[in-house]
Parts: sequence; C-alpha cells; structure tokens
Amino acid sequence: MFKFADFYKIAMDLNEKQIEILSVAEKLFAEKGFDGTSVRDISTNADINVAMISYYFGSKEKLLEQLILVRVQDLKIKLENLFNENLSPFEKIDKFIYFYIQKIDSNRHMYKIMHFEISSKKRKLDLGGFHQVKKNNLQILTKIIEDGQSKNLFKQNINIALITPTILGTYFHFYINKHYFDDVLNFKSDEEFNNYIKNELTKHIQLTIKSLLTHEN
Amino acid sequence: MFKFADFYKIAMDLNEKQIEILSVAEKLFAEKGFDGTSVRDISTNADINVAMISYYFGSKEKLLEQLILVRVQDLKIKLENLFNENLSPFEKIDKFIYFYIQKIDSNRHMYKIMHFEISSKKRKLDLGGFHQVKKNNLQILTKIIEDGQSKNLFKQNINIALITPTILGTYFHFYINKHYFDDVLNFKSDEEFNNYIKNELTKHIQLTIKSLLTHEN
DNA sequence: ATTAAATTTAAACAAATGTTTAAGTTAAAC
DNA sequence: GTTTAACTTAAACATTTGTTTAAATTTAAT
Repeated sequence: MFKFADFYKIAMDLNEKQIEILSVAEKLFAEKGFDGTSVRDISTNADINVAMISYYFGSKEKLLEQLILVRVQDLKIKLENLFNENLSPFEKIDKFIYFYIQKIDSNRHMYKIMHFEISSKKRKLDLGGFHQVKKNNLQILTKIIEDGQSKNLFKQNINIALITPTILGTYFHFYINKHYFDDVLNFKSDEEFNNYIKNELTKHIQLTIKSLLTHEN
Repeated sequence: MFKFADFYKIAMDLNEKQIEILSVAEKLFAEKGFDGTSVRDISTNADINVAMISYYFGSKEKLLEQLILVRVQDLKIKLENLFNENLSPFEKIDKFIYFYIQKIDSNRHMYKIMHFEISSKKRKLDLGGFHQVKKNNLQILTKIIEDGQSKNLFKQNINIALITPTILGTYFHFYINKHYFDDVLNFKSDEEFNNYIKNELTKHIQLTIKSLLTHEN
C-alpha cells in the first residue's frame, strides 16, 4: 500500500512510455474492470512487451496505485478562490456544480475505476488522497452555503454533507446507465449523450440543489 | 446470452443448494466483482464441490445470468396501485421514493453488481428485464407528477427522466462511499450507517425531489 | 430389493494469469 | 570507441483460472 505523501516523489517523472501504459490501462480498467483486464491486454493495446509493466511499475497492482496517485491530483478542483469572487451565492452554487461536474466528467475513466475500487474488499488501496479532495470541496461548498444562509437567501437546516451525493450521484447514475438513457432519451450518438450531460443534466443538478437550498416546506 | 422471457421457464425451480450457491455468489460478486471472484471462492464459501457450479448452472457466466434473472423480479416494485391510493401528490412522491429506496437498499448486492456489469464492455448480458423494470417505475412516477401538475401543486416544465437519477444516484453514491461517510458523519457501526440511509438520507431525497417539483425560479 | 436417476466427489485438463529470467539491443557517459 | 546503464525482448515460471471427466455415493422409483 502506498502513501499519498509519496506522490511528489514518484508521480512526477514519467516518460512517454509510462504515460502511454497508464493511459491504456486506465481505459481498459474503466471498460472491463481491474480484474477483468490482463497485463497482456494492456501490453497489446499499448504496443509494448508484457515485461515492461513489471519493469516500470513493479506489478499490475502497483500500476493501479500509480494511476490513482497521478489522477487524484487531477480531480482536485481549484475552487478555493471561487468563494471570494464577486458573485451571488446562487451564482456560486451554479459555478461550483458546473466545475465539479465538468472535472468529474473529464475524468470519467478514473472516476469509474475509483467507484469500483473504493468499495472493493479485494484490494487495500490508500484512498486518503481521494477523501482529502472530497473534504476540501465539501468545505468550499459549506462556506458558500453558510454565506447564502447568513444573507437569508438559503433556508436554515440544510444537511450539507448530503448535497455532494446528490450532485455526483445524479451525474454518475446517468453516466453509468448510458445504455438505458440512450434508449429512453433517444440519443443517436455519443456526442448527443455528452452534450446532454454538459447542458440538460448539469442544469437539472443546479436547479435541484438551488431548489433544495431555498425551498421552505 | 439469455432472454428475459426465459425467466419463468428457468428461474422458478431452484433447490436449496442452488439458492445457497446463488446467494454466496451474489455476496462475493458484490464484494470483489465478478472477475475478482473465482469459482473455487464460491464453492469454498458455499461449502460445496467446485464441479457443482458447472453441474447446476453450466458455467460461471451462466450463474451470473441466472442470478440477475432471479433478482431482477425482486427489483420490481409493485407500485402500480400506489397511484390510485387516496393520497395527495406530495404523499405519493414520498411513498414512491420511500419504497423505491427501500427496495434497492434491500437488494444492495445485486444492485451493485448490476451497476458494474451494466457498463462493462466485457460481457454481453441481457439487461432488458432490468430496463423494463426501470421503465415501469418511470411511468408510475410520470403519472404521479402529471397528476400533481394538473392540480397546480407541481410546476410545469419538469424533466421527469432526470428525477430517477437523482433518487437512485444519491442513494447509490452514499452507499458506495460508505467508508468516506463513516468518516465524515462519524458512524460507529454499520447499523448507524444503515439507519442513516433509512431515515436522514431517505428524507433528504424526498425533500430534494419535492423542492424540485415545486420550486419556481 | 433392484434399478435408474440424480447428486457429489477428487482428479485431471488446457488455457490464462502475473511475474521473472537471461539474453539481447539501444542510448548515454566517459 | 569503449564502457556502463537503460531499455526491450522472447521464453519460461509457477499459480490460478474455468471446466470436464469418470467413478462413487445418495436418493427415488419400481
């Protein structure tokens, strides 16, 4: 098991071949799962010799760890400054959701791998970095909401910890059920599906959260 | 690949041993994934000989198909009559969500397996039955919402197809990130976690959807 | 009680798995 | 130009994989 702190030591100096291997592995892991992907599978797709995986990463499992290490930082959303921008709480919520979805969406593969591995009882991966990223984002969201509450724009008694599950859960459920929604919403191409996420789905999530924040029962 | 129509022919007559195998396999598949679970893994946990899996189900993959076949019907929520009950649209929404979450929650294992397999490019499983169940539930939800709209309780312009992703996505994101929420919400036991789903999370989802349905921007 | 069918077993099977080896090639350093 | 290190390769390795076999046992039917 690796430590998140090791990140800066390891993850920085990757040559092109290593990056290619990681990128091919990421795609295959997302498509067929970690256990459903063989090292020969990876080597064939990356057009390298099988032994190169052990040579560069030590083992298949360490390759996964390295992959998570490299990508987790990519999930870090630089939203710290968003809070200080001259925007209304409503606009901040919209922007927060927009950037959050956009970031997750552009890391679909990694996000899907994590979603599976995070709850797998097979491997003991250090997901501390992943948790830390989430906690940071939760803090930013908390500040935005508390600001809105103090300005009497949002209602009191909001369970902030459950906002993120609704944002990410809605996105992820839609993404993972692509096949079903292609059918129900009549998408003719992947592009249509992707555009729907960018527009309608993001709007739906923004509207849902803002409704929840303002609704008085 | 099996057809959903075959269900009634196959799935009905299962002896105790077959049920035990399916139940053990379900647990292991959910914990470690289909590819991460070996037939010897299953046979050891079910306390049977490895050959029994081939004997009863033909193959490991057919075992999975049979498992889905058996469980999909369990996901069928008998909510058809809910629409006709003498309840307000708000109460119907609450009840719909309550029963939906409850049903999914009591089928956690299967739901998790499906979530992975549904988007796996490795196996071509017939998930038509799963889709049908979802479509049925969507129809019921549509009727409830349209009724609420005609009574001017819900706003117009509701994207009904995106309600389910929010309901199920929120639940599933919470469930799959159990480890994270154990930390953030300070759960000391699995029971606490489960109770939170039954109470706070379900309430959160009900409130979210009702807010969305009534909110005028 | 005898026969037939269904169940259960240990052993064997080929194929696939992740990893290592040792020889080869290329590139960099001196 | 030689030496050293880094890279790449095909082959081999021991396990594990899913599945089948054929014999043994149990159960049910007659």
